[in-house]
Amino acid sequence: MSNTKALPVLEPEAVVPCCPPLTDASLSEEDAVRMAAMFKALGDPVRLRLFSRVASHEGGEACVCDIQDVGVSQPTVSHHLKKLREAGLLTSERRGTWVYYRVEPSVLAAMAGMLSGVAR
Amino acid sequence: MSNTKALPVLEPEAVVPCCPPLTDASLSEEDAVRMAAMFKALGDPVRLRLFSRVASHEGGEACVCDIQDVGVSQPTVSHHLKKLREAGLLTSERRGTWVYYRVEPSVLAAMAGMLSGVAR
DNA sequence: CAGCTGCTTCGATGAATATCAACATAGACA
DNA sequence: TGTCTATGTTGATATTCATCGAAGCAGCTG
Repeated sequence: MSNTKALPVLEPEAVVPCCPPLTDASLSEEDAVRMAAMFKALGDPVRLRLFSRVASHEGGEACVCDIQDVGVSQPTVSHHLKKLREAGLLTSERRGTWVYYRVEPSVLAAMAGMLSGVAR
Repeated sequence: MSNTKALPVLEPEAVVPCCPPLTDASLSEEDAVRMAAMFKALGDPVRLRLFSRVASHEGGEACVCDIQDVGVSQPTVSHHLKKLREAGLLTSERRGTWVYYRVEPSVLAAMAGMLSGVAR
């Protein structure tokens, strides 16, 4: 397969056109695919722990070196961080030697909104 | 697997011992596995649409026959509904010919709480 | 420049998952 | 009883995914 060097980062608006509530019966397959991708990103224990560690860091920002002790190899950590990035849940930035990850609050808020609309 | 025909009382088999917020740095691997399973259940487009259809039905309850038109075969629908059941997101009950599914609000509220704590 | 460290990407592999057709089961009704 | 409808289960298959070791890249420091 010609693995393109496709840019890893989806446009934020493409990731979250902002989610209709789950109580909306007319949830299209297209929307379902996009929303499912966000939930799927948090549907792995390693990714959930990585995300939790970033979110719990002061300023919502953490260096990879501070969070990578989750019981899997370092390449695997990088792989999962990439998945979280592609899902729009995290953003990354290299500053000198280290790479810092931070949470994307708008995406999380959208997910929470979908769920709380159902749970009331 | 016919459950007792008792009233829909809260099951003590709580799938959700209730979730610490994602900003809790001390998220154990055990907790991560349990929480990830819930997100994973909604991490599939077909399941998300099925869940949405149940949630959007009046009373939060729907017959399988009303929601199974999601583009996959009937056994596949049954398979996904079982997954949602095992994740604690839906409960099912047979009444006569049809089987009815309803949402489990407490689980959804817990998930929303985890996310909103981060997205503040 | 050379070596070192932090992180990502590549290639391979075993496990999990989604899907369907076929079969099984449960209730309604004649 | 037997047949029909509505769901669930089984078995098989193709695809996706998580994981690792090795290699590559970027930035620091001597």
